[in-house]
Amino acid sequence: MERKSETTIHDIARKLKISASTVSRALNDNPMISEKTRKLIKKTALEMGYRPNIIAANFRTKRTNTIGVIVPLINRHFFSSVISGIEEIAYSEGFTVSISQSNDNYQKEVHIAQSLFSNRVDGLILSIGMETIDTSHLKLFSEKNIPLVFFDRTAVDIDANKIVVDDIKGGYKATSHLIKQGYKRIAHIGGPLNLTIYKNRLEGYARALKEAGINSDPNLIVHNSLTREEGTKSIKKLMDSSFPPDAVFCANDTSALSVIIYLQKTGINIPNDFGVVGFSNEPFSEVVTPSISTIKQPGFEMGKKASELLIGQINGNLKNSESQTFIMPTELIVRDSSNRN
Amino acid sequence: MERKSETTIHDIARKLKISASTVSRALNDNPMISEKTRKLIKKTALEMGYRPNIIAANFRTKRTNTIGVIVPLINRHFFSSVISGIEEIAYSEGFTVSISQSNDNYQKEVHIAQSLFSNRVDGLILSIGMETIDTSHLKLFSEKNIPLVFFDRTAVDIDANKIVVDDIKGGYKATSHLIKQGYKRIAHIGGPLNLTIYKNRLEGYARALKEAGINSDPNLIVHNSLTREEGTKSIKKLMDSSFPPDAVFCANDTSALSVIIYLQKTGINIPNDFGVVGFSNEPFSEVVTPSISTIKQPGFEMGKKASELLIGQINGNLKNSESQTFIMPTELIVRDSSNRN
DNA sequence: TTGTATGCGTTATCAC
DNA sequence: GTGATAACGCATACAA
Repeated sequence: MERKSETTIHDIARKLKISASTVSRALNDNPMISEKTRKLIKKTALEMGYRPNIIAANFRTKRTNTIGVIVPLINRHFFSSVISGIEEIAYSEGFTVSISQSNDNYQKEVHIAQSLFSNRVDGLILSIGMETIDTSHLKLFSEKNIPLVFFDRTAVDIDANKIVVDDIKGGYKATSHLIKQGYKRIAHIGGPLNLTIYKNRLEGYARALKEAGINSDPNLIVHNSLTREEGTKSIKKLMDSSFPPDAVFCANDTSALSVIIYLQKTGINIPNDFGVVGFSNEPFSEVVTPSISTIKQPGFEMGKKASELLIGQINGNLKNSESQTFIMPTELIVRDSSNRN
Repeated sequence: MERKSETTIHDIARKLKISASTVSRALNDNPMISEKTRKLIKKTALEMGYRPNIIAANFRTKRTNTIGVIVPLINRHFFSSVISGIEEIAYSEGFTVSISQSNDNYQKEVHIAQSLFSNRVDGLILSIGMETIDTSHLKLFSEKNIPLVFFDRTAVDIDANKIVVDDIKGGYKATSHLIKQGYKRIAHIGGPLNLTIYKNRLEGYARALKEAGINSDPNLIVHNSLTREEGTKSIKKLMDSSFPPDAVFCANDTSALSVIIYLQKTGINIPNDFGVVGFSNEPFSEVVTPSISTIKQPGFEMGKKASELLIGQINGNLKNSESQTFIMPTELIVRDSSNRN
């Protein structure tokens, strides 16, 4: 099946018996071109069904007007919200967004990053995967001065703008809330510590305990346990221990859900006997019974901010001598899973 | 901020005192090149930090290895599942996926389609927006023999492969299930009838009733009521009527959720006194109490299928003389909201 | 097996 | 204002 060959600026030029450069200029609204010829050229282009070959233009100008985005999983509310935010700004600024998901797989993340680089994206917005420790595939971008913005899960060793939520304060708020509700022995189900967000959520947890004069007990802390399956295993292990907790702050809503489902099966009353707070405000957390108290992250706004920053850098409007970390506010949403009143 | 200029195949050629074409061939694993020189070239390329300029290659070969995807809203479970499916296949076949959302805005959809065309995507997968009636922006692709695959919301007047679910059968299954469970007066909360999917779900509902010898009562049917708010209004109105239903088939899970929350507040027991079935299998439907019986749409599989078809067409492996409409099966998932046993 | 020459469609740099 | 021409980096037909 042959593709019909496209009309080019040369075809238009030939038809109008003018030069291709004039056509090019006219189509790009170059002010050098007279009103009259520009109108004629645009009209003819339309008639001939001309579609610019952006690939050729990109090749020539070394600019693609494309932003690369890498997220661990597109099919998750927080990430798709961020993408929506990125897309909204990018679109209005004339950029195309190319989205890929790493599935939290390091090899895939590397592959995608290299592919985006080879495709000469003008900039990259990403949240790194759980397995990512070596970041040389990203240094590629910073070395070549291709703007890079991290959100949520950031790489500590790369100097770039970062959009995060205040995970420490988030963890602190969640834990303090549990303390105020009178829970005495508060556990934490967390993520992998190579990711700053999980380290910070843990730190917020620890700070809240310390401030309340409660000794932190390492037996109450589980790392790298954020899936449904791992969450279930973790809460089971915690509850089967000789001195089980009476509350848990989970670093995401998924593990909080696992906790709730497991405890309900074992007949423990939530929130009376056991308190649960999650993180992220996934849509399901509102409608589960009991509904899950959680920390809300402004995903859409984070995406917009990331996009604005990146495009600012691409267009050179931003003094990017100094990279900054933008800390977006979190909000504690108290629901049934931790509300004893 | 200057970007460092990239090393090209010419740089490698110069360094090794060979020709650029040899380098090009070696890097593309052309069997004409001897094992020895190929290894040398690849090694040198790596050392020199060579990154192929894919733009240039695409420009030359007229192939971008990129698939364009347009969805109404990325931030919705069904669509993001489809995208995941598309992405999985595309990635394994060496394609990049460029995703855009139309926000159900016709102008934006046109703009995106034109932009993807100008960017010379090798193919396009899309679900059209609610406002889309004129499809000339899509005919562009079919006219130029650029493969096009529709899913979910399809354009009737364009000859292309289409992936849809069997909404009629889905509505039929949901309603039949309620009948079998012994519910006697089954209502329907539906969507806007200008969308085929909602028309079909309603038709499936009507067929099931008819087949069971039940007269369809127009008072039991509400249209265009798929949000949380509208759903609540609708169930309230239905229950306040002189002859209220004892079950409802909702055209989405969101309205089913509204029904459940409203009825629980009014003290009606689900499923004993009232049965509810939704549609789409949104993540929350599994974890709500009572969990919502629903019709599962194989979003991920639909995406995979769309991707396979499209890539098959792109690679010319498929006889695409005949466009087909693939009707994917739906699955009734019986959960607590309708299970009296 | 390798080298030479050409062209993809556009934009940019000169001229006029 | 407009035209001629070169250049972007790569792949490929043709030569050797």
